[in-house]
Amino acid sequence: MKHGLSETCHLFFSTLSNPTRLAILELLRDGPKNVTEISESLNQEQSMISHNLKPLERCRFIFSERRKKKRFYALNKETMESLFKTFTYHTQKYCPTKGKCLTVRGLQKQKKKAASGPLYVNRY
Amino acid sequence: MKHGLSETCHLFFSTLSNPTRLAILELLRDGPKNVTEISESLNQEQSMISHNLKPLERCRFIFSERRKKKRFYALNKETMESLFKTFTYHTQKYCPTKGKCLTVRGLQKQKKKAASGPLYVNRY
DNA sequence: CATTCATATGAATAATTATTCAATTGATGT
DNA sequence: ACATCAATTGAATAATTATTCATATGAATG
Repeated sequence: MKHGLSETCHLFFSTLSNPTRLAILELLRDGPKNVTEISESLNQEQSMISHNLKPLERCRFIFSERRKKKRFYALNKETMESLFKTFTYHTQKYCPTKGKCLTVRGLQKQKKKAASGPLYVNRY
Repeated sequence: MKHGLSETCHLFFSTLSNPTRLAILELLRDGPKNVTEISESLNQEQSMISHNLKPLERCRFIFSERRKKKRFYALNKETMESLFKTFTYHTQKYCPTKGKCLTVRGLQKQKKKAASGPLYVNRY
């Protein structure tokens, strides 16, 4: 399926939907690191890190710069902190059970408890 | 690989990294719709829509409510608009070429053009 | 309570995406 | 130009995720 907006949007989010890449992003919050450092910190093959850095840079979630033999990668803080902020807020509100999202069944129970307010008013 | 934060984070973003689900979310910006309406609007099988609605609801990107025989789905506007805002801002800044992200090669050219400022200062 | 409309589910298959391993490229210092 | 360190690439395989189709459930109404 091809949907106008969805295409770029899909690239954006699919780049974020991978544990390795998320771990890299999380790690880079501490500051720029080169490939070997990332690879060692995350205990992953260096080539795998390289493979995953590429889409991150392509989407500009990270920036890179060569310093002598090493290439350092740095977080795009503005975008990433904004995303993490939204994520954290959302999670705390809707996934209160230790970061695990509720099951749909769980949702429905909770919905009943919450009594019936007006329709489609997202109760934040 | 299992990384603390990354786990929930991965569920969050992977739920968003699918063209069908993004199309659903986009559609629901116009207001609540039932499954058949969504299915018809997007020209997709009803069962596929159902399958995709589930993870969206599980992550609480949408809410649902039964109305007689129909079940209506509504966007979690707070979270989604916040994400779309970040996405749009980021895209306009970094993916100026009609929504297509730049290639890494493209990035490097642009980097050279931009002259060499101080390291790791994300130039917004 | 049988029928119809609306949605959900499960399981098989198809499609996409990740990971690994081997080889290559690139930069630097001698 | 060679040796070394650092990172990237490509292609094969593995793993994950999406889609389809057939069937089941669920709610409302005559």
